[in-house]
Amino acid sequence: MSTEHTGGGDPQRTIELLWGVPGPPRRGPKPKLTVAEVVTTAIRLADEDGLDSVTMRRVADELGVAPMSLYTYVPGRAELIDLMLDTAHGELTAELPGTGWRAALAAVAEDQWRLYHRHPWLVQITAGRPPLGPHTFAKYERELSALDGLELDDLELDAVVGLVTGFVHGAARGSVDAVRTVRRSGLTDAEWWARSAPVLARIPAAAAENFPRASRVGSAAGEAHNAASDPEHHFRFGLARILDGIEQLVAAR
Amino acid sequence: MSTEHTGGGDPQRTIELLWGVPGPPRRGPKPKLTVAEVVTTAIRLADEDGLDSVTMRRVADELGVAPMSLYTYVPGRAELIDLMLDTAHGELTAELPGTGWRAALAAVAEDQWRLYHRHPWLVQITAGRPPLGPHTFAKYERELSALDGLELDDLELDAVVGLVTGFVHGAARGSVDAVRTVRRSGLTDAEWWARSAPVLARIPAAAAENFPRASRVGSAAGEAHNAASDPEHHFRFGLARILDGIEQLVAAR
DNA sequence: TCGAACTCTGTACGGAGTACGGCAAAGTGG
DNA sequence: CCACTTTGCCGTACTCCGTACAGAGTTCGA
Repeated sequence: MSTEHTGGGDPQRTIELLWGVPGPPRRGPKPKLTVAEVVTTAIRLADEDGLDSVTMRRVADELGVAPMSLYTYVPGRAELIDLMLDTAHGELTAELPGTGWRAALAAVAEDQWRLYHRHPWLVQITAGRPPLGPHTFAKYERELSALDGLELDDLELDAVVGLVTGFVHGAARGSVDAVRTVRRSGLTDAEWWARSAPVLARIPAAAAENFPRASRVGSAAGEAHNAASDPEHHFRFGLARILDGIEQLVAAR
Repeated sequence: MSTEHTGGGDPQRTIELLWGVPGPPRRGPKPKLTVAEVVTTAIRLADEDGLDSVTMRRVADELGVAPMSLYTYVPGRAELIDLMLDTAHGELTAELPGTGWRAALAAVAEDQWRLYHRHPWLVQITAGRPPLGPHTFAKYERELSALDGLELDDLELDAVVGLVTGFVHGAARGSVDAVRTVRRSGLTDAEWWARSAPVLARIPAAAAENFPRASRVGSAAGEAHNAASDPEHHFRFGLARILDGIEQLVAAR
């Protein structure tokens, strides 16, 4: 399980790949594949088996070529992941509701939440430097458009959008990781707790008296959600608080 | 650069390690090391060179033993990282201010923000199932104590604490990743942009007219922060919004 | 005293990214 | 039509990872 970082390679080549710049006239033998084929294959693998299964060898296998052939299309694995990310951002195109900024911003969050669940590997990518591709640009533009007409300056607009998208990323990471952990460990949350609790009970220092609030709240939350945590509930709750907070900022103008 | 996941191994053994349960009487030769030595060495390595440099070989080297010797102390790398995480949580002990929940919750966030910057590798760990260790328990207890006296039910308490700590995690990840990206790429944000912008300018589809809001806000933010983004500013801004949002929930009671 | 328990380690396996260099195909200039 | 150059493709190999396994050495209880 790894987190990949964007912007790993030569900026120029990466940008040209992202925008599909053709390059000089081709002389040698005809390519068997296209960059798009490589990227969509990688995305399919990641959707099915997680980002870890996107290895150069596996992608090549899937495409019926030798591993080293991929390096003809893509400088390396880091750039491939940049391309996957930008491509996935291309799915965020739904029209935003015109019924006010709050509904629009909520839609931005919900769309991103669903995208992350369609492509769980997205939460494993941290965009230190975002890929400067067409769909990532369009995503940012769309997010900003949700705030059209508000009396916020440009820095505030950027911060608000960053706050919401960052929050969704974190919440979705929790949600996706919960599923992944169950699959990987072969234990549901309930089974895991059933196995852990007795061990913990035998440790005097871990007694409930030493952590009164934690044990009360923890077991209440565990019972209510039937799990260690309920990511969906945390998402809705957190989003509501954040929108409330932004509303106060907006109202102050 | 990888993200590690907690809860990778056998729950029982992991819990016993976390709480330092002694185990049956020792018969064989005296151990050269202790679990604590292994963990602190791993933490030192991670502090210096990142979580990726915490390999079993490297830790063993540092301790002057053969790689496989570590498996006497720790079942595997996953459990070692659980131990590192719980140990780091042990640094969160500062008294919270008694001047109201908002100040206390802000202090929780600030402490965690600083902890993540002291130990940047912490942001690479996603606690799908939190390590059930003493310091992680104490951390949760401390966070809940910030909300003492509020008229929130247990589920809301859990959600509020989860919202704040999750937000800090995301914000710190951005901050830490920004530093890491500069180190890894050898390019400052300014240099990276200076190299990327001309390439982008030569691509007609990327013209500012196609992304009016994005290019305006993006360049305004870039100039103001002198970088692609300013993590510290995003942290303060987001925390203020979130506390405002929580305040509304509290006031509704 | 002796066997059981325990620590330590050398070797090895499978899998990762990718550097390097050679071979084959296709377009270009004579 | 024939070189020549460019380009795609790929076999081999290097380094590094986690860790399984088996054997050797050490210590204690009976």
